[in-house]
Amino acid sequence: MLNQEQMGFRALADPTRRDILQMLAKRDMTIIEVAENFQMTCAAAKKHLLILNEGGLINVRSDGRTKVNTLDVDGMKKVFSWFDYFDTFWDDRLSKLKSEIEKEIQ
Amino acid sequence: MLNQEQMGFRALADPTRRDILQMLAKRDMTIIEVAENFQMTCAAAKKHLLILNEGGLINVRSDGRTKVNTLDVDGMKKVFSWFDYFDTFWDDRLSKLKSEIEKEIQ
DNA sequence: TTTGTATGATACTTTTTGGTATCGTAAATA
DNA sequence: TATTTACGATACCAAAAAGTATCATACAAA
Repeated sequence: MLNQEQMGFRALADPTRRDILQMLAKRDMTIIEVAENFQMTCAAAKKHLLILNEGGLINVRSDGRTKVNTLDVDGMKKVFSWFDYFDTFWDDRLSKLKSEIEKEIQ
Repeated sequence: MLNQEQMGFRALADPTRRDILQMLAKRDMTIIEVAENFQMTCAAAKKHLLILNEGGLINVRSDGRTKVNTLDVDGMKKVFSWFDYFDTFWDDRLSKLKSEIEKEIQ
């Protein structure tokens, strides 16, 4: 299988999956809830959730007999951090301050 | 045609195109240089550059009889900013400081 | 057993990717 | 001026990947 970064970007390429991530940012959801919210079959929702899971962007946790899909913050952060490479282009001042703040926090 | 955000994410879904962007962050390149660097035909490179352009991630400028591909910083920033939605998950303190800094700069 | 929840297995279509081949154009040069 | 060359754009084709839809299966709980 391909590496995690690639799978993450691949997962983000689909607008439905990006929307699912934004909903999961608000609240955890079962596959049924995802399917209803996006008016698709359970099987279709399953595929999207599987791709998001393979990309490390969500996690699945068992809650009784149901399974709950949650945002994987670390996974999201990893994809997000690819953009760090371009930091110097965006705003040197902000970038430097950000680095300082990050150092301070760690 | 699809919206710019979607085209941007679509462009980022391919690892070769992400590598091209990182090279363009270092220096502007002609299509020939891109093709050589990634050991592909000119036609294949052209396709990647076209998709990057449609995603608003690069610009093309004429320099004499050659065409130079350059990073579109604003376009990159727009895709990047999709992740702002999740800011609160990453680090509340950093997020707040970042917002303050951004306000200060504007 | 029936129902709600979740997963697996296909089958089919569309999109993406990269190749070859060809064509156009502007600049250099014989 | 006529020809050659460098740079790049386009058309067409094949293979691979991804998306979509449907049907079958598993399994716990009421």
